[in-house]
Amino acid sequence: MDEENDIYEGLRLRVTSGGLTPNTKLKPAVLRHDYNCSASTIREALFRLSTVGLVSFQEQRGFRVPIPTDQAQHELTHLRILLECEGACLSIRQGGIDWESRLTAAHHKLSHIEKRVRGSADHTPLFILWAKAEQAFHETLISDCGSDVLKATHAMIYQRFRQQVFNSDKKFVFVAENIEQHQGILEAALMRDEALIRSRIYSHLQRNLVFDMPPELPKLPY
Amino acid sequence: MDEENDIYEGLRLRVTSGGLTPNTKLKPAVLRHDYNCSASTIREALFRLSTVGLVSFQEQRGFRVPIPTDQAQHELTHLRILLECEGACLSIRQGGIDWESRLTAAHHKLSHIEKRVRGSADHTPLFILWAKAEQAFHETLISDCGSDVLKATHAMIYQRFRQQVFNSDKKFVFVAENIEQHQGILEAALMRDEALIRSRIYSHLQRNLVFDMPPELPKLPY
DNA sequence: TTTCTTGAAAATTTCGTGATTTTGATAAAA
DNA sequence: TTTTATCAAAATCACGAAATTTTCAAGAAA
Repeated sequence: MDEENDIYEGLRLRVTSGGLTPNTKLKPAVLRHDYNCSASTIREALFRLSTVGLVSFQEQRGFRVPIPTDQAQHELTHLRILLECEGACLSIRQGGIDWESRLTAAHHKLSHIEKRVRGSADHTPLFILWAKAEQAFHETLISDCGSDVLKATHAMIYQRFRQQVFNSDKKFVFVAENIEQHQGILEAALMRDEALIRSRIYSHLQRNLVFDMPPELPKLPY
Repeated sequence: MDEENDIYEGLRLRVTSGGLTPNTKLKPAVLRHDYNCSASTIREALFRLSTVGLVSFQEQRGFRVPIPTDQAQHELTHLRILLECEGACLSIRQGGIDWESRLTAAHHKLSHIEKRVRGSADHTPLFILWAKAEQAFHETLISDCGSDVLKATHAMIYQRFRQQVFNSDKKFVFVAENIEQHQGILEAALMRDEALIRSRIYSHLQRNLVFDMPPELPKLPY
């Protein structure tokens, strides 16, 4: 199982950002050769991925790369906004100087990569680097919320979100606005302004919402 | 695999409301006899349960019933409030007469059982019935939110929440206040009052929050 | 007594196989 | 041409067993 996890991670990478055509069949008997293990081991890893929603599964019909849909994109974006706003606000309340420091560092890395991406014509070679840095930034943002459950749930949704956008036709993986938006989120965090950070996280992700969204939602002590 | 799912469900019931002592080892080689199948099949089901957090898993050390902690209870409650408020408000906006009807029906069932529970000394025999009805009510509450991802995530958190409370020492599985609280939530739903339903969902679950919670959170367009 | 080794028993993980089911091409019928 | 039937090839699932790792009790050393 030591390397079982490597297999899981390897497969996760392939189905989220491996450039596989949606609906591609994932056959344990074929994939086993890439990872030098038995079909059962592959099957188990694919099973775990299916429980998290990263591969689709039908009994007696095997595993497939999920098909991106507008509906799924909308739902994943919606939930990401909900969880990320909550986690960010809690981090603003509970996070200390250490949180500010880590967030600034994560943003610095991300910012550096994004400026390089903006310059180059083909984004592809930098994509994996960018994806890691962007994930790190958003995870750091909620890292001091004090809830492992919230963080784990967010991570799960974030992965599916990333898979959805990457595999969808219109590859909006990186747009120039990201640079100033990430900057704006960082600033709101350092200002400890909860309302502002909510609004900026929403603006940042809004373009992935395919349907109309409630203009104003939460209100009271929950 | 047809009955693979029955095995999964059976095991899920046992670890969530089967009265198993926390930290109990779950050995495939032993459990196989209860379900008349091979150890591998049990293992697979336990694996799936571990990915949703219903059993804990350590490589080379097998599976165990998770240990309830105050921290976990707090986090699960917090997330349940967040998801359930969101789902309920969206349902209020998007749900029609059909939603009202289903919710009223679910509440009627639940209410009936809760009144019987209040009368009897020992809650145990009615527990499974109550648990199913309570879950049905809360799931109906968010059923017309329009997001399968939100509903699936909520279902996951709800299961873990129920397991946590049931397996914890202080078995607050059912308290008398539930009756009027469920009633209050139903009323708020029929009144289509989002702020009110948020506040009532919060009050309903508040007693499971072991630490202080931010008195006022969300504000803006997210 | 406490700490550290030893090694046999138990548990976990991986694997190949046979039974069962689905798939897809070809032919027959409408 | 379109639909339905047939059936071999391919894929999936459950299983038992071999290989690896952990557990833990008993003895040795500090």
